[in-house]
Formats: sequence, C-alpha cells, structure tokens
Amino acid sequence: MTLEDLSPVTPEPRRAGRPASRVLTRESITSATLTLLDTVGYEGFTIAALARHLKVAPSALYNHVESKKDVLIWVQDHLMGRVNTKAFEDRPWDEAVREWAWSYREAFAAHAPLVPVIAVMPVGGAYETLRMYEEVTRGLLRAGWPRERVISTIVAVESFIYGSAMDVSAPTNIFDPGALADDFPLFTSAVTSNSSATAERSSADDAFDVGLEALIVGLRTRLESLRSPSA
Amino acid sequence: MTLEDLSPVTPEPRRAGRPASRVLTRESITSATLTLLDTVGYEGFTIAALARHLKVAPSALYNHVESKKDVLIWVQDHLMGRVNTKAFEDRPWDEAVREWAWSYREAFAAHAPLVPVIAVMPVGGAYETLRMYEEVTRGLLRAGWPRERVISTIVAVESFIYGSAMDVSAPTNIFDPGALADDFPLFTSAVTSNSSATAERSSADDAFDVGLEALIVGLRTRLESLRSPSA
DNA sequence: ACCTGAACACCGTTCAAGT
DNA sequence: ACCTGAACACCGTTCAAGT
Repeated sequence: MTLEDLSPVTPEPRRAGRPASRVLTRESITSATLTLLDTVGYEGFTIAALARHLKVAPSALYNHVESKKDVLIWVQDHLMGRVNTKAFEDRPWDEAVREWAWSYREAFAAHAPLVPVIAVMPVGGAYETLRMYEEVTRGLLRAGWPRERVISTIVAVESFIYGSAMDVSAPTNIFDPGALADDFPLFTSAVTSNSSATAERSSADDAFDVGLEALIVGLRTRLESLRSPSA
Repeated sequence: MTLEDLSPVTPEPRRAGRPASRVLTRESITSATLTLLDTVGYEGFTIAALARHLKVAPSALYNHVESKKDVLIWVQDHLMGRVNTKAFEDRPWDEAVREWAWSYREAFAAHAPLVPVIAVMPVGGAYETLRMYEEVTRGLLRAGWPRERVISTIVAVESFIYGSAMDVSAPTNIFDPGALADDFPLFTSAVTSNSSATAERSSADDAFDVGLEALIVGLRTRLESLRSPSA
C-alpha cells in the first residue's frame, strides 16, 4: 500500500473518450454557474472557471451549449422561476402587479449583468419565462384588461423593473457631483436632501417604490378609460 | 522619381517616439468610437479596431485612458448632450418630463449596451450628465416638487427609460412562444392581439408611451398629495 | 509627454482522437 | 454521444525603447 492510496488528494482524472455515464446536464451546468456567479461574480465567470467547478475540460461544455451565452440563458430562465405570480390568481390586479414587480426585481437585482440579455432575448423555448407571462396575462385579463393591451402593459412595467434591477447594483454615492458641485447647485442640494430623506431604506428601494406606485395609479386610470370609452 | 512617389496608397507610417504634435485627444477618440460603433456595433468595438481607425498603435490609447471602459464613459457623457431638457425652462413639469424622457430614450436606443454602464456609473466629473440633471432638477423644483423628493422621482423615471432603451433593440418577435404556444394559450393570444393593435407604430414605442403616460399620471397624483398633506 | 512594437496572460471556441 | 487535450484566433493591457 503506497502513500498515495491513503491520501488521494486529487481523485483519478477522467481519461479521454466517452464516459460510462453522462457527466454534465443542463441542471448541473446551471447550478454550478449560479454557485460560481455567487463566488466570483460576472466578471470572474469564464468557461474555464465553470469547467473547473464541474471537473471537466472546458471543451466538454460545448457538447451541451453552443456558446457561453447559452449558459446565461439557462440561468436567466431558472431565475424566472423565482418570480412570484401567485397573487394574479386571486388578488386585485394592482395588488398582484405590486407583488410581482417586487419579486421580479428581487430575482434579478443580484444579476444585473443578465438584464440586458433578458431584455432582448426571445422567449421561445424558455419555459419558466413563458409560464410567468402566462400567469400575468391571466390575471390582467381576469381584471378586465383588453387582450390587445396586455402586452404593452406588461412591457411597460417590465421596462421599469429592468431599469430598477440595474439601479440596485449602483454605488450608493453614484450621484455625488464631486468637484463639479459648485457648477450644479440645485442638483447637488437635491442629492443631499435625498440622502437624509431615505436614511432608513435604501435609495434604490425608495425610487422603485415611487415609480411602481406611480405606474399603478396611472395604469388604473388607463384601465378605467379603456372600459368606459365614452369619456 | 519612383512609382511609390506617384501613388502613395499607404502614407508614411509614424516612427516610434513622441510625435511633434499630439495625435490623440478625448474628442478624437470619442468621435472615432462613435463612427466605429455605427459601423461595426458594440461586438466589433475593440481597442485594435479603434486604434486602426485613429491610425495609431493600440498601445497609444493607453496614454489617454486607463481602460476600454473609460472610452465608453466618454461616449456616454457625450450622448447625454443629446438629451433635450429645454422644456424644463418654461413648460409645465409633466410636459417637460415627457419631452425629456422621449429624447433620453432616443439618445440611448442605438446604444443599448451602454445602458448597464450608465446605470451604475458615478456621475462625478461627467459634465454633460450633471448638466442634464441640473436642468431637470431646476424644472421639478420650479413646479413645486419638494427638494428631498426630486432624486427619487428622477431615478424612477430614469429606470423606466433605461429599461425601455434596451427594449428598443429587442427583436420584433421576441414574444413568439414558438413550439410552446399550446402550453401558454392566454399569453399567446395576447401576443397575437398586440401585433395587430400596434401595426402602425412599433410595439416598443407603444409600450413606452403607455408606461410614460402612466408614470406621469401617477407622479401628478403624488405631487398633489405632497403639496396638500392634509389628505 | 506620448508615440511604436513586442510581449503577456487570458479568453471563447474548434476539432481530432478516444471510448 | 460525450468526454480529453492540443491548438487557434483574438482580446485588453503592459512596458521598454524612442524622440
């Protein structure tokens, strides 16, 4: 018995050729990516690092995805599963939109670099994404929204959510005018007042609340006028 | 006289060492980047390509910027100069917000990949950006918005604008459910109805209009309640 | 101070070879 | 079908040398 047998710090490396059972699946790749992103963030997310995490050669991943972007699409659809649509089942539509929007922003606040990807990604084949849209649509229709106005309403609120999700990861002092403060006095004093006004909650949460409530009020007005075209 | 003298297709390459007069400036780099982006897009925007455009070696750029990102920050601040804030000078605040928001989205619609950069970039030192915020702040204050509520109002509308700017570059058929259509019938029929409803203008313009008008209605309500705290 | 040219570390991706 | 390992084209960035 050799010393190596007692202390196998590095397990047997897999030899070339098709393994007896598949090593990678969509689930294992997605899950490893989430762990990796949590550890090293989006700038540290490389195919090499992901492969190391999964204990395979980098090229092995290309039997499952066509490009690195495909991995991000899987992650994105997975995160859509965390978006809460259940209030659309039995609550008033405005209350449901509020719950949906907060959970949607929450799901992607830690994944801001994904937002530009989601925003332009076709939903075809993305199961969780489509399931989410189906529930929102169901709720809006039940509340009396005209079928042909549902998509523009969803996109409007979604655009606000995407922008807000990116705003969450902005630095706290993003609006500090620095050396140019004297040139822009009104803005500078507004920034100072804002900091004291939002001492308790985060500034991003405050802006999200303001915008979401305004959107809901405005959409309520719109729904009323759509239902009584006489006005 | 040789043939080369008659047909100098490739001009004298600059030899190493500091040139008599500076070759690169912030303006020339920004301008060349805009041209380049217009030609090859963001995925074709590389330091090598930019250097080729400016007829310098790639390393020459690093005498002027610390990283590629710095170039994008220059472009971003430049584009802020295209945002129209003049209605804040003499028009009602809601009308001014409308004009501002449309021009803001327009300025960045062709630069969607810049949006995630702007959203988290500190404004300190960005002159055009600060100037824009100063004008918006001035208009909101003049209309009676409380100083400590100005920033959250701006951020709320801006988040919507950022999300909408990304939405502009989404493919037209982004919501096509594809093979999964039968599993999500309500959403599928909403998508179909939307296409016919927005036949004239683009679907993105329609959603932007819906969201912006809703936001303005909601913010108007908010301003009224802020000014009469009795209610 | 501000350019060139060579070099570096790393990246996503391809592909032949293997089972 | 699905791994490994070697190779490729390209990328942003650094740095010594030059004026």
